[in-house]
Amino acid sequence: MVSNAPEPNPVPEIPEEIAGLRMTRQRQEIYRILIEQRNHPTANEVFMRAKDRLPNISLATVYNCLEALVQHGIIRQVNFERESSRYCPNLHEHGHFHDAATGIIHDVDFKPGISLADVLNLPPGAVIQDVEITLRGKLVSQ
Amino acid sequence: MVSNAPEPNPVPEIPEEIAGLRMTRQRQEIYRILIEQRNHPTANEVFMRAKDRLPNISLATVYNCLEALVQHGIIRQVNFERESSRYCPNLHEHGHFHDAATGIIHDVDFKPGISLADVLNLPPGAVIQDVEITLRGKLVSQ
DNA sequence: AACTGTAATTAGAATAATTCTTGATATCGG
DNA sequence: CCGATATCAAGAATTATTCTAATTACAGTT
Repeated sequence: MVSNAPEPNPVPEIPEEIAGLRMTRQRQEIYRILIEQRNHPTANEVFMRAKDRLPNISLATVYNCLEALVQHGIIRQVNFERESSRYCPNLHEHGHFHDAATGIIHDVDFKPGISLADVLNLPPGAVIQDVEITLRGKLVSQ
Repeated sequence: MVSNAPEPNPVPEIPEEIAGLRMTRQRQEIYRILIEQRNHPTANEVFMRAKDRLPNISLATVYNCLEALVQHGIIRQVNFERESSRYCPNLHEHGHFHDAATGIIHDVDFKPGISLADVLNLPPGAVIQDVEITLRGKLVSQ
């Protein structure tokens, strides 16, 4: 029996503080989980994985920690059609492609040199604070 | 006292059937509400407006009708950060700019000749079925 | 090390949007 | 008109998330 789980990404030492946020044990573990396996887990999936190392952690704490990490710009919250929120440690501007067949979410980058504001007719005076690009579709063999 | 409500858009006769969907009285009214005032209402806001003409309508029916209209491609469901879904009769490819100060949602078009697939590095073989572009920010006077 | 104030965590209750269930109504084709 | 099917209505149920209140951990100070 060979494990099905994807290879975990190497996780660097997580500092005591990131972006002004004190990294408690719980926040460290949750951040580690997101870096180790970048498959856009839901809060509940993070919770289940966190219990391996923090058996007493509660789902409320997972929500609190994810919220704190999002508020401090350490991770991003990704929403897709009213499904549960998912969380993503990839901070550079990118979108998400949801493969309807597998449920897998792929990060999608802009082509080099292109920014979203360049291609949209924004209302005059619009200052963008946050962008979310979501694509739904399927992957066909070619 | 002068009314604050925006001028309603003229609504054409709504046919008995659109895109293979039988347009019952309730579906017609709900569709009319979305066309008349294109301010991206929630299901509950549609419900409140629908009661003017259909006093017995239920919120469940509003949800049923909106779902039927969405499924048949007659309107679009718009989601923003796990807030209530909003509904939009504008079918051509466009995004939404949420003004954080006012809560108003503005439709945002692509600049002429540009399509989203042109600017993204999609995974090989990706076939896009649906796109959602959401911007959050504010409008500054210039 | 004990003390104090603040922040974080926990468990469970509460909330809110949406969906589901069931029975009643309406509509369509014959 | 009659039966089949689709739609609607009311309220219960579901689910993700947030809130509340009590406990615990931590940092800085004595």
